[in-house]
Amino acid sequence: MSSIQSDQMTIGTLAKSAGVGVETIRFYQRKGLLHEPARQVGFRKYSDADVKRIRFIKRVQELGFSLKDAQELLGLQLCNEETSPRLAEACEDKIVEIERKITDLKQMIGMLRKFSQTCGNHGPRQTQCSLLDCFENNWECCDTSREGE
Amino acid sequence: MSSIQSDQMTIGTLAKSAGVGVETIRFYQRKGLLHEPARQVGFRKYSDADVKRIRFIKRVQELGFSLKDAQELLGLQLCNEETSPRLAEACEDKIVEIERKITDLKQMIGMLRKFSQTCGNHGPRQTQCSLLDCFENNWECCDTSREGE
DNA sequence: CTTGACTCCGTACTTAGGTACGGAGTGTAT
DNA sequence: ATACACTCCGTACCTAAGTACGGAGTCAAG
Repeated sequence: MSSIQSDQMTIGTLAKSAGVGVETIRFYQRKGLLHEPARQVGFRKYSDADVKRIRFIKRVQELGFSLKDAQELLGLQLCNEETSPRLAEACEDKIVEIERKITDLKQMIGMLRKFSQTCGNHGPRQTQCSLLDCFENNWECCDTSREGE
Repeated sequence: MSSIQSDQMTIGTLAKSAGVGVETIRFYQRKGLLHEPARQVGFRKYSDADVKRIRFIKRVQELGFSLKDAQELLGLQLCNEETSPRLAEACEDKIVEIERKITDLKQMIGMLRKFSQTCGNHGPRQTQCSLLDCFENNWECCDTSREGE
């Protein structure tokens, strides 16, 4: 009769397991990122699957995507020979999006490295420069060879 | 250089040049990302340097950083032998942050690729799966290995 | 000199992604 | 059996990053 399902947890337990607040879960529910779970005497009952779902959402978010994106990613399903092309397309779109992001970030690293390496590596001269200045100087920060302009 | 009249532009011209709205510029000023410029009969007067500054902010933002981050990056300056280490350190922090982001994004691409490649590539069986399911199945989506090809 | 575009300012509104509040009902340990 | 923690719900509030509004002043062309 009291077959205690270990994956019957309340919202508070879920929140703790998933590392978010109770209100966040309710919020995700309102947004449709989480389904409304079964109730037991009015209380929401969750399973381990919900923990995983929330963690997944958080992971996607960490990667710089919105909740809407997360929802999209979670929605990628129903794969068979018919739907597969559409799914692959959706994946490809996301991949392209992410690749563009990576390219940009790499460029930024290049900037920063150049800046920190050239800055200060010159004579006892006091030079005032900034990332912005360097950006405008083709990332030749505090260029010592260009003094007479 | 200081007598060039052509870089005396109004807020509307600056907005157009930098590709943002007039209100955005006022907003950046309130936030301290842009200095309050000199006035001419009450009207703000900007120079090309402001265009560059805004573009830089927008670029940094595109890379997934906040305005606060942008401000930080713009603040990296004053390089000489004394301050250089601190600056290099700040750069290194940003670089590490970006590199972590890139690693994560690459992982995400791996996930997506695996998902889109394995999904649908199996017999006429109708399989229901999702990115989340695959995530939980070590990214072996719609696992085909147990089907006997 | 009038018209229309542009600028000024403060304030209010918007979207995303939550957080907090408050007065109920409920579950459980002592 | 009574504290006390937990849950319910709707609503209000918060930060970030703008966007819009509205009445007033200013400028340049016709």
